[in-house]
Amino acid sequence: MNRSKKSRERILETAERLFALNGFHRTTITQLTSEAKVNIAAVNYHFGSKRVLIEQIIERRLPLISQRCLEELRKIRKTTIQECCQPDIEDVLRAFIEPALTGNGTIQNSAYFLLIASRGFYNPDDTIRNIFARHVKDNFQLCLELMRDVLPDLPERILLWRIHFAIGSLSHAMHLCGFQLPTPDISPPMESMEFVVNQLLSFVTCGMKAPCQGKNEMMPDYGDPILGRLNTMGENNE
Amino acid sequence: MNRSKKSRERILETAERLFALNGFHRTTITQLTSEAKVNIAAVNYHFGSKRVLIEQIIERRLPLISQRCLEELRKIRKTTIQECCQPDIEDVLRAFIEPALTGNGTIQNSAYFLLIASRGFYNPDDTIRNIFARHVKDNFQLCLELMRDVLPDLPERILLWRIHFAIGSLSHAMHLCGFQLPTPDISPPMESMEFVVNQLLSFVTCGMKAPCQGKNEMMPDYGDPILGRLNTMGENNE
DNA sequence: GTCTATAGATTGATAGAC
DNA sequence: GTCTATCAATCTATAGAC
Repeated sequence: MNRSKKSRERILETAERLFALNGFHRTTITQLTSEAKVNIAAVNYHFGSKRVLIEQIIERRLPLISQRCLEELRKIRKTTIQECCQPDIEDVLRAFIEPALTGNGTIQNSAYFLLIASRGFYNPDDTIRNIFARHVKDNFQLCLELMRDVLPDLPERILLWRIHFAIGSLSHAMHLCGFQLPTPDISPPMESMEFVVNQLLSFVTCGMKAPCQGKNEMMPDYGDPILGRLNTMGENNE
Repeated sequence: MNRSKKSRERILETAERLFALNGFHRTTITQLTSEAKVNIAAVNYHFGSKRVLIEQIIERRLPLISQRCLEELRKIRKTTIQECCQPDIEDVLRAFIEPALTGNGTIQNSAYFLLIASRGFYNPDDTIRNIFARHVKDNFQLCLELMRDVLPDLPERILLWRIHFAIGSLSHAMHLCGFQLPTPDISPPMESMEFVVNQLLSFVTCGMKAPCQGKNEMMPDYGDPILGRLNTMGENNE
């Protein structure tokens, strides 16, 4: 009983590390069980399949982050409603960003998970991408709602894109802060997480407050979108 | 001779699409040659191996973008030297960002390649990540150099991180503008590329100009980095 | 250059003894 | 729960006829 708990736990720890460093596909059950020092059949015994293990690796960390984020955002909303004031942009962004980088306050984020999560939205596998989307959805909506209050004159679609630009900066920062995959010549210097959070907040707060060109001549209409969207595609099965 | 050119070309086109939609690993030679309507042995005949094909797919597009970017940045540097003035931040960022989204002026970017390139820095495979790093390196350095001129008071490490935040926004925008992998509930509305470029530029320009907290009490020293860096790791071979 | 057929390696998963 | 042994599927790559 104790042994088995340990075995399952060793699989999770090793899988998180290998998935972060080598990706889901390049990590094999053989390599994983070998490094975790468990039997090669243990993954299927404890999790049923490799795919379920992948989902578990994401599901055991992501809720900690997204829930903390949601709490912070709700706190802000509550305060602004009670005191009948507008939220501060940086506070909203901090609530959205800080848990993703540092953890939920008590449990610190695994540096390996930062790597995994930074790739969350870019995974070509629909199933995996949707896990991240599902957990981020409510935070995104609430963040959007609060931002609307602060920036009432900003057209909705511009606001949406700006939040996505911020998410892009955040993802990139998570990748750089994760147990690093060095990228020659362009990797920034290592910094404390506090430094990164503060600098990222300065950056995206100013970006979010950028003057909207729409008010004068440039904005009115950019014409129809030129890019198509693909709504259905490929298989999701491994 | 004509036939063979066509065959090779069909492989490249199909590979770009499948690699973008399903990723490098989930795309098999069998699926690729089948959809490209070439013989299953054609990939190895024309390219030698799947890995070489992957590299070719990146190498045939990326130089177009990075070279255009470098030209634009050099134009700006030349002008500022000749006229003894400072470059405009937005101009520098536009030179860095616009080719990545829209192409090199004559050849428009493939929407599929936008997807592939948006994942460039986040690929766990060192070899692939380094191809992107190699092509971006000079642009990055020149962009950094020009930025230093405009923002001489900004500490180097902050400048470096800000450029990375901008790269993060750009990568995310490229992903969203690529032939889209929809992410439920949070995908922004489709927009023209002109719209996205302008909005992204507003965002990152303001982010780059953010006031530096360092001048007063917050900046002095954040202490030692808390995160380790992994300099060597895993196998690169497929 | 194209094609068929197949080699050779690796993978995820499982049956069944302990 | 753990382990060995093995299966069945899949993949890349190639040899050799045309």
